[in-house]
Amino acid sequence: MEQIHSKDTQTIADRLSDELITSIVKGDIPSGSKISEPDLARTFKVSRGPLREAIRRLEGLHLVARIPHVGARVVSLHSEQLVEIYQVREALEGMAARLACSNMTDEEIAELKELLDAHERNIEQSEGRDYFQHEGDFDFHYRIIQGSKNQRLIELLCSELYHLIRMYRFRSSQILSRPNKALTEHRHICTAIEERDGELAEILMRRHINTAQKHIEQEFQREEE
Amino acid sequence: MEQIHSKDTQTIADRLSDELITSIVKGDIPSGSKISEPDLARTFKVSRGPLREAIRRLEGLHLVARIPHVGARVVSLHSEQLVEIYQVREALEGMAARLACSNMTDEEIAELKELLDAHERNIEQSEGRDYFQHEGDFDFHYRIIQGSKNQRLIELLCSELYHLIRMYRFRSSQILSRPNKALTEHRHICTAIEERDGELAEILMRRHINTAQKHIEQEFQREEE
DNA sequence: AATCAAAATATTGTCGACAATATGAAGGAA
DNA sequence: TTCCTTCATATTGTCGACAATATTTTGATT
Repeated sequence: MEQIHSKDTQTIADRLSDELITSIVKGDIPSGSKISEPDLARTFKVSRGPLREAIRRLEGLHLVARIPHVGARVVSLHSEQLVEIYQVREALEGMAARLACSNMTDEEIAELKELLDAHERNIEQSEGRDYFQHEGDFDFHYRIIQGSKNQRLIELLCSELYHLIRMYRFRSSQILSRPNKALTEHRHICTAIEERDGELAEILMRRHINTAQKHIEQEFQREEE
Repeated sequence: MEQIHSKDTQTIADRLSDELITSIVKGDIPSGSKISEPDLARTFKVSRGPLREAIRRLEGLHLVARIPHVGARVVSLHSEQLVEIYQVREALEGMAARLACSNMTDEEIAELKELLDAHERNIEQSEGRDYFQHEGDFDFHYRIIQGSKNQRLIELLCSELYHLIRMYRFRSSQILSRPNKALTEHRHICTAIEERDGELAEILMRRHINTAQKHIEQEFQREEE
């Protein structure tokens, strides 16, 4: 009666879909490549039954696109789609910040502030290390989303859009070109939450994400030259 | 080379999942009931392979909740979850209205106005007929979402949240208690879009949905007495 | 009678085989 | 050569059977 959350109770299909998500996000299975069922079945040493169920899940997450009788391909993110994702993200995370103002405990807010302090130290210490910046950025956003206490919102952002954004980040690694500027924006958002000013927190979060979106657009424009 | 979109090319799993969605939304398969694979396979005269793939899709749409080795149950919407959905909807449809201001063509806006005229006539004619009000409400929102031209947003609202909201509407049929008030709000939103005022359109749409949310909360409170 | 243990039953999970469809290769006509 | 048709191959879709796990029933003990 203790092993409710034990890994053993997971099915092959569930485990497989998690592994496939990781492989796709990391780029081990490259963007645009075809998902061959016989190949993957051999690689992962499973039969095609659970594999197909896993693919169905990836399809729902928009990580692969499937055409009946033809097969599934890993999606490839173009600038237009990334902009679309960021518009959705702006709306949802704005709402998350607003809700977080009502629903985060004082303790959670204190931890959020500590997190930002840690980030500041990290930036001073490891100048230009992209990895920590990315992870740090995620931590911050992740906590606010969780702080909204809206399960639907959490699921949408952390389990659905999340993968696509990470997938993009793995491809082009310098997004947050100004870590200090980002940290400042994070601090302002945190302050608004501390003051329980939902209106302001939402506006600041939306502006913060909108800035990131504009940077991405610039990045793509530069690429196309 | 003409039959790309022909129905024949659909797989059993795809067709099945559509049918199951309809059954669940309409309530033919009631909320909270267990999805028995052997039963359903008999009912729909298919084997369990495609059926399981279909269930995976429903799981992704949050229409069923699955527990490994135990089975899947149709979700049952409680007031808390409905409020969560409406908070998400407020954020997303607000963004949709904002984007629609930039991206709808003059022609599409003209059609939107015509739609509202038709609704007005319908309300005068068939006082209290809930059905038309619901469908009309959907039409209006649907067109603005489409007008955003953001595929991700469209997919999210029209193919994912959509079902859950319809599921609720089938259960309790008097949501829009004031069709005239709703129509007025629709007109204001439409005017904002006509004037290409994204800021205002978003605010009005959010307020409109927020009102609906409050009505739902009242409805549930009354139920619990 | 109530509670627990163990066997019987049913359901979910997995697999390999076959059918249906699409893709690629070979061969022939313009 | 280039294009089209036909055939061969490979992949996807579907099915029925078996294994693993959960649920129910039974019966034994207190």
